[in-house]
Amino acid sequence: MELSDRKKKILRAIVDQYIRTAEPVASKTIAQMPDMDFSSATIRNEMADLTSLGYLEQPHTSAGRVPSAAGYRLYVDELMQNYRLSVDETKSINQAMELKLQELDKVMSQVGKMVSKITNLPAYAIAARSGGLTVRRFDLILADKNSFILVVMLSDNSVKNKLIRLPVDVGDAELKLLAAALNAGVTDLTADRFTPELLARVQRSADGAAGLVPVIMDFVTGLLQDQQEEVFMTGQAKLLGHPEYHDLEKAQKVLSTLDEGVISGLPAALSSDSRTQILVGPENVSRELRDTSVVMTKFDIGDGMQGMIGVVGPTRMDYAQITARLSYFAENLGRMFQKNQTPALQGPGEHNDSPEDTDHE
Amino acid sequence: MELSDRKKKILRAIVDQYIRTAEPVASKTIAQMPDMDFSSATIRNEMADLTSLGYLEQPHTSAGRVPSAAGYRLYVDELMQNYRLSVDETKSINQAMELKLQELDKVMSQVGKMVSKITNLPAYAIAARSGGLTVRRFDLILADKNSFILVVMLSDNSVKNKLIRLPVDVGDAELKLLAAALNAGVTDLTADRFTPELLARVQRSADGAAGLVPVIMDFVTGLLQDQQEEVFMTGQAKLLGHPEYHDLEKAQKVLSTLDEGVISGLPAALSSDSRTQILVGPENVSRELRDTSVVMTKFDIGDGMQGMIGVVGPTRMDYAQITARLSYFAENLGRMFQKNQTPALQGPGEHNDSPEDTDHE
DNA sequence: TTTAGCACTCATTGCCCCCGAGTGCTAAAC
DNA sequence: GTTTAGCACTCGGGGGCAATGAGTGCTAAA
Repeated sequence: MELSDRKKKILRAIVDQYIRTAEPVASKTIAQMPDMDFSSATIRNEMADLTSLGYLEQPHTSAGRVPSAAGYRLYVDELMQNYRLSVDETKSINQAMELKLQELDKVMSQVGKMVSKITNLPAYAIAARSGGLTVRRFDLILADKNSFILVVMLSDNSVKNKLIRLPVDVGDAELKLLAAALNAGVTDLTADRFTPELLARVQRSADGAAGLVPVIMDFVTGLLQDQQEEVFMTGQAKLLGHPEYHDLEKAQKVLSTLDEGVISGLPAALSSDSRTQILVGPENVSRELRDTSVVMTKFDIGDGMQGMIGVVGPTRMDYAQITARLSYFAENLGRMFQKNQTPALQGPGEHNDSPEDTDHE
Repeated sequence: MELSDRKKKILRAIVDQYIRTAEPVASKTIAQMPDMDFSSATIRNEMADLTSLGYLEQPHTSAGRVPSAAGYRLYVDELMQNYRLSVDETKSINQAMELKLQELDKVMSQVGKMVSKITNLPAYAIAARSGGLTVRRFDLILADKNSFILVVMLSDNSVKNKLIRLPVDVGDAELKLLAAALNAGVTDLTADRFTPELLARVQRSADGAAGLVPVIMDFVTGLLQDQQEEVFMTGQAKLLGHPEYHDLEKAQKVLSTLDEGVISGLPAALSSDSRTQILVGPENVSRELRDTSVVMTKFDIGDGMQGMIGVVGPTRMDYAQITARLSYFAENLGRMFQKNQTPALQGPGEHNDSPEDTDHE
């Protein structure tokens, strides 16, 4: 059943007020608002209705009303007014965005910090690959008598490498042959296409250097399957500033789940259509986040990667404002990544590729 | 003035007790301990002395005593009994150490998590370079008609790379020449040795490809100067479990400074001689950490890198136990890195080198 | 030098009562 | 029929107050 316009108006006023004050809202408070042309008694009646419909809750008999999860949901879906960013706000966001861009991981960790600062809430940032990764080409560079560098260029334009040590000497000719075999046999295939037969075929054509194929393939498979994205979390302390977390037990529970990086709706949100998503209270799967909401926004990184930023806060957060800030930020980030085609935006880029030796026997 | 043995014994007992209970310690409590052969009155007299000497404090007249910062300092330096790890503890630490080892950054973030788990306190982990980095060798790989991959092997055995795009075509011969010029002129030099004269010399010998030298040198300089190490912080929520942070304001202050990764003694600790260091309360420079202590331990990563793990907790933390656990952990980490000679310990290692394109015009 | 004893201090706890914000309901007004 | 004024009722929060008891400091005796 659809709510009457008056009920909606009152519900909206209550949620707005509660977001502002974090105190149960009284009928009188609402009645006194500029464009409320009803007495407090009328409001009371409506509030009683809204309560029995499940949109409001009453901490105790003689207290005002507080929005329920359902109330917030309705508010977020229908009632919320679009928040317009002020010039100052856009300015300060733009300012914050002066990223020293480097490696993607570092960028995301920075982005998290900025989001947290902008919203005054704990924030997280992740970068996730969306499609299957393949190898574009292999190169082998002789480094020493008994070691060489494997350089792999991937379909996302990233370049990975590994130093491989050998128990015996290798010649340039063998490496050339091996490289040719790899480039012919293994490029443009996702990791799930690496069958034993394929491997055997490549080994055959690699001839003298056949023994090296498994080592290389292990490494490459690892690279391509490396989907595990890291969640960058910052600003947890900001939660404590909000009155709903003045209860220590609650604060601790929420903070520890955040610490573990558990945001339940995350994978779903990545594959969802809508850019921005809001999870209100109990819609969060993790029990501990019952009275905590999550707002998240996606953006494109390019190279088959998607980024996602989000904040975590009390159900009573200013959804309109937070959403506006988050979207603006995400849009700009997207644009930035677009323009630069790649996560490393301004030089000199830094590559924190880990050195990796492997003794091959 | 040196304290009498009895005073020391009493002070130790008080600190031990306070660490256990977090409650002011009464003279009677001490008197009842097994090997205290004095009456509570005697203890009281001694406590009065210790108080006027500044080692103890009294929250209010009719309360027991609490160790002061000076008291803790003395305890840590002289009184603390060595804590012996139980078999169970070493077992569980060993178990926790089953690292999926990957890129150094990821390893450190994992290490932080483990330390936090082991100590039940917020923990941080960092990896810092100790010496000056140099380039060991350059390789240039033609990727396309108009792009090539620059591969740089550094003195710490790590290999970095960058995809460079050109506005014009390049030939294999030019690249060979360029590589030779770079290898001859720029290897084994720290970034501060890169003078304009050097650059000019290299450009001269690079001949046709001279235009590329500045781009490459910019990138390399960036690599070598990249000292900024990231501080990995985890487990902040664990602080709230300790009674001294039940005061929200305090908790928030401490947590936010942690959030910002501000641990004051850190650089000093890295260059200090002793492996393990303890900063008690006010010895922390950041104001907010006044009644918070930090225990940290260094270990060697190899390749000219040093690692450091530490925990942050109430001044009333079990220094003996924490120190023991931390050192044990650090030792094993060191051994692990030693054995593997490199941060990437077991395959398939993952290289999160950021893709980086640069248009060169 | 140690200890027993005692007076004194003071944070904590529980209790009671009051206050006032806010409601729900009823009856009158529109 | 809907709105509103009025009023009784509920209940959480805060202030005041006394009792409690843990702990000390000091004195005087062992």
